[in-house]
Amino acid sequence: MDYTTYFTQNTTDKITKDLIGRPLIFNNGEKLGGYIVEAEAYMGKKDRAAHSYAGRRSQANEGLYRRGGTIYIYSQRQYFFFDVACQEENEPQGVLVRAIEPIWGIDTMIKNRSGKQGVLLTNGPAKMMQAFGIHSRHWDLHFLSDSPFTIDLDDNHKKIPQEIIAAPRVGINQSDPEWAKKPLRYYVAGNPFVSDMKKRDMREDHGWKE
DNA sequence: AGATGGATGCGCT
DNA sequence: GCGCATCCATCTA
Repeated sequence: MDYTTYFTQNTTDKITKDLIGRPLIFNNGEKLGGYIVEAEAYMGKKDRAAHSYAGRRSQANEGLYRRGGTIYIYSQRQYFFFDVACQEENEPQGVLVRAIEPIWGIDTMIKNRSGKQGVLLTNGPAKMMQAFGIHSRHWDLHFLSDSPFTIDLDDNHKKIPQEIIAAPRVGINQSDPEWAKKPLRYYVAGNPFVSDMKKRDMREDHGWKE
């Protein structure tokens, strides 16, 4: 399936859930990446927690307004976040990829993270971008297929979780409890690379089937 | 192992 | 000035 179809033919929360277990690759000379284990949906103008809430639009969040499959890289403090716009142009919804289980180019990612390894390598949205060596918004507004980023949509390459948990999103404004509580964060139950996963909740098999 | 709070830069009001 | 879609060192166990 092509990116446009994939990122427009379903509701954003369902797309987010479906991304769990798919490979995310950043290949800018060397293949880096792993399986998506955690992601959050942002539901657009009506979503109090979304950058596009109430139709807010500026150079900083323009990516959300582009067609589904467009990369939206947002910076906050010294950190960078990787999102993909969902739905048609001017319907500013998107997915935030929060964590991957590292598989490809692990040695390079450890170097990019100044020696940090194990779960600390990629168990958070800004950590993942550091692992890829990304320290700018350079790829913001690029379409996925015109960038070094690949999200593998081949079902044969997708890892299947034993269980996907839906929970409230992390670190968002609580002033609207209705939206703050919505279970729009999806993650692989028991996977050690999910942000803030408790040691006692981790599973030996990382929560994958087989 | 788990919880806490300071560091930190930039877009927006 | 303010308010963050965070990270990590440090503190109590």
